Amino acid sequence: MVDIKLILEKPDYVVAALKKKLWDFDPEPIIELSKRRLELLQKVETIKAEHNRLTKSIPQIKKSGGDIAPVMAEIKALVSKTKEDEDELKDVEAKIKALVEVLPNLPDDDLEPGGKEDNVPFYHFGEERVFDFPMKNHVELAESLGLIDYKRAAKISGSGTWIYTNLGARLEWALLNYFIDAHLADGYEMILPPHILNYDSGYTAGQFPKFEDDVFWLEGSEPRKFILPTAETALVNLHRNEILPLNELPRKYFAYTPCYRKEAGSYRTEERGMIRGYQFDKVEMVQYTTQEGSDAAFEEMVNKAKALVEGLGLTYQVDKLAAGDCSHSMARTYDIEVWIPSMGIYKEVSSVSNAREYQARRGMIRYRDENGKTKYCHTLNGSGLATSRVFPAILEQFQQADGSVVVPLPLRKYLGGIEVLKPIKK
RNA sequence: GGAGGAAUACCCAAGUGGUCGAAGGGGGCGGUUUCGAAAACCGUUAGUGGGGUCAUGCUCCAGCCAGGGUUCGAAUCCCUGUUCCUCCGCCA
Repeated sequence: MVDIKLILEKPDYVVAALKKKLWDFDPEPIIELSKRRLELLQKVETIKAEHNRLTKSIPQIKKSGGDIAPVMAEIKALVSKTKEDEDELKDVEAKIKALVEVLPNLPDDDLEPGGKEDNVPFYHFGEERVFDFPMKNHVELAESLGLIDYKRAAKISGSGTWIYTNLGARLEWALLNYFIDAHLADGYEMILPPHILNYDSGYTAGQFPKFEDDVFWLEGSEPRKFILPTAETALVNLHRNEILPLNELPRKYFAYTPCYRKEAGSYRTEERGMIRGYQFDKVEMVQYTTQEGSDAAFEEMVNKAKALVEGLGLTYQVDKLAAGDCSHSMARTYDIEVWIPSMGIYKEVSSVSNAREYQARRGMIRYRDENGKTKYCHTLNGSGLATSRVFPAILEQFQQADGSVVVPLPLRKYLGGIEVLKPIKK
């Protein structure tokens, strides 16, 4: 949630910041409504104070055998005077909330304005491998190696899904364990959250009300519940409506969950296989920090994500996203993108973001600073990592002329020492 | 899924319509005592959101799970929801 005080005090700044995010924002209605709100609030509160005073005098009047009728008449007059204002106040407050809660987070000042095309790659690792044999794409490889079964997935579920089979399942599990062990080594706390969440969780994460249509809602649950699109939604709600002691910050969590999204499908025909599906596996990192601590935490998380990809020996790059390509709730995002040879492009395997106060404001996630003052936490999240692009990248980048694939070193111990995945005979 | 019960401040807990910003206890903090500590005793300790004001002060509004309602007045009564507990049923 954007700070309403900032909107009122520096509307031009907010307009300019949102413009960088390609968001056309007119602060006038909010400013007008806020003025009205204050007027009404003061009026209503003055009358309420008077009302309280009169009400408190009634027991004494009764005790001393006096007549309460005059006081009652006075109260009646007050109540009829304030009723309309009270209703309008509620209405105005609801309107303000509706206008503010849909605003995206303000981007950090140093971000480039614009959208996807304005992203700036600033770090590169590895070579874009040139093949001296006919290269296969990951769908072909996964099938010839017996790692993935798309046909049966379509049978038991539908399109946009896949089944990890045999060594494919084990390779997936190896990746997840490789990620998990790395986070544990770095002192992050492991969480396995419920996958079914309530509305407030989506609201705090900043996904609602804007993206209510992008998640899967459960039928027959009242109040309604949805299936998480990322573990971030669960992790960032762990401390909703809490005030954390200063000495417990930063808090570092990670969780493995599948992510369920309606966006699947092809948006591009080349996004075959497991590049984009309704369900994919991801290990997600989330940190809660002080306001001063979030920049360092951000660097730490970017470095962690880089280290994971680098440890696998994959060719990748890091992009600093332009303001407009950052997620709705985020002030800043770096994407780690892995080279997919068959597509000739880099695809996101991790997105590390700093939400600053945006989510904390929505979910009242606070801490007490050294002076005992409550402040909003900063929340950060980052994938570490999503497997659904890493898996194809491994197959494609590490394929050999005979159709086999070399298993990255750090995964072998999770695969019983298997070094090479070989094509299976039909 | 059905039937009951519960939710009060850091914790436990009293309070069933009227000065209740909520008894009492524990804990915390400060002090007396002590060389120091324990014990005892004394004192103190409501956080939060939002207004007003030159005011780290004073003051007003809201606030006893959440949201509505009844009433001049609600922690107390009514409705809805949430969570927890007990019992029954069902079950991977």
